[in-house]
Amino acid sequence: MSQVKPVRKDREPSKRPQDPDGTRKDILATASREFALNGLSGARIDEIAARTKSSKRMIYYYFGDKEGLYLRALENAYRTVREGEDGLDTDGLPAVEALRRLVEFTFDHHHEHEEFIRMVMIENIHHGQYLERSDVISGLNETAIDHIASIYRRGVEEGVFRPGLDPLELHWQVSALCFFNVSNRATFSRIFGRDIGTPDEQARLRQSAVEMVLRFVAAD
Amino acid sequence: MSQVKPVRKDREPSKRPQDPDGTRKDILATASREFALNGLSGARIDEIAARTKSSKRMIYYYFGDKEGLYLRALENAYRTVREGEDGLDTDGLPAVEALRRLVEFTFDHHHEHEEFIRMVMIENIHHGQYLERSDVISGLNETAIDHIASIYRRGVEEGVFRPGLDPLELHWQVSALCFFNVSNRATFSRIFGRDIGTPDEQARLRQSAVEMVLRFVAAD
DNA sequence: CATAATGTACGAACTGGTTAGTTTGTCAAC
DNA sequence: GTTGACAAACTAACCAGTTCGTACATTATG
Repeated sequence: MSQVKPVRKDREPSKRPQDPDGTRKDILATASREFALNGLSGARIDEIAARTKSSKRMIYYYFGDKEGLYLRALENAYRTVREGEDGLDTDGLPAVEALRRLVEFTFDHHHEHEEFIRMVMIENIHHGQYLERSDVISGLNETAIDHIASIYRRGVEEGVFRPGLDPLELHWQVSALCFFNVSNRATFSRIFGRDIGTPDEQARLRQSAVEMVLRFVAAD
Repeated sequence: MSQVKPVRKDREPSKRPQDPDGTRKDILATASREFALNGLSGARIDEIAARTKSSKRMIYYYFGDKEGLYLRALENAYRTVREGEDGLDTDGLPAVEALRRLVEFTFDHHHEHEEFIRMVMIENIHHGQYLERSDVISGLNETAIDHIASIYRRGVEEGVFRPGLDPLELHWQVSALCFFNVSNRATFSRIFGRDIGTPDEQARLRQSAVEMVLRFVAAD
């Protein structure tokens, strides 16, 4: 946690035989991949260590134990995704357009961050017990609600959205459509014998998700 | 696989010191619970055995290995849930009412079968590879589409639904809303600091899901 | 009696975690 | 500017408990 670094010329930071920051990041990145792929119990510390430029000892040196490493990987996933969400800007757009963009963006964003989706799935399998233990993630997600809430409010003022809806619920619905699309692709495609992961199908599902949300909030 | 049973008076089938059918079912039920709770890699054969009236030896006797047991548990989950879906009857209802009932039923059904939801989540973490290996499940789910397809067709004929929609996509949307509600409850509630599992919240979300689907298919 | 069903005990491989020690960087004192 | 002391970064080998699976023996059933 000591981010206080003395004067330090960082030319060639990776060439140094000792590179704590790089090692930590390398371990975290590798662990994130492995946990997302195999789950908490499925991932193997030895396997993670082997895929790292570093060693198993270093994992314990920096992260304490397996659960500590998993927690950091989870936080890492949330942070990465939330940061990416800042890329969305709907200011100045009419509410309908803004909401459309929000849904499209969420749909694409989830689609592009399968690793994150898998981490959330895994965390839900664990009843969210590690998320609860994290004081990093809590504050990270309030802005997500703020954004959709402000769009909704604007839409009501414009008279294009019906009043009385709950922004959190709205967020829930958008999330449901976009999350499920990634999380359940495997079983859904297999059971109904139709690959919904193709660009064609995805474009259609995306369009439907947008329509669904817009029709839901539309003023009569 | 030998379901061929000779003439067999089944008075007191559980009192007999040897009860193959009962043992098998007992193991399967226990394993289903454990796998749904801990995942494939998280579940422990010894733990399953201990919770069984039987022994570890019997697990291997009947199911071969851990993966074999998991596969049967997965099939068992799908079978149970699909059988439960037969409880829905929308014949004779107007299309709008029928669809409303279908969504409500799906919502409640998923809500009541968390173990099934968890098994599907777990299976998706495994990219649906075990589902693929199963020849039992494939045929099981076609009826689900038939039902919603026939309701939709009726609605179009009645002039209350707009034409051109894809029943499979419709099923996808209903599933998304109802599945996510159970699968992501833990993380969603924790992140936004509001328990969406209470009867009150659930009633609201259910109502919204219905509205969302109905508004989506409604003729203009 | 042949076969199906079950109980007991065990082992080989794996896995999370540690012990014990080495190397590298920093910086103050000489 | 060399040295020496100390902390941070890192390595290799190892350990103890776990976990899946099995060998072998025994009992029930038809």
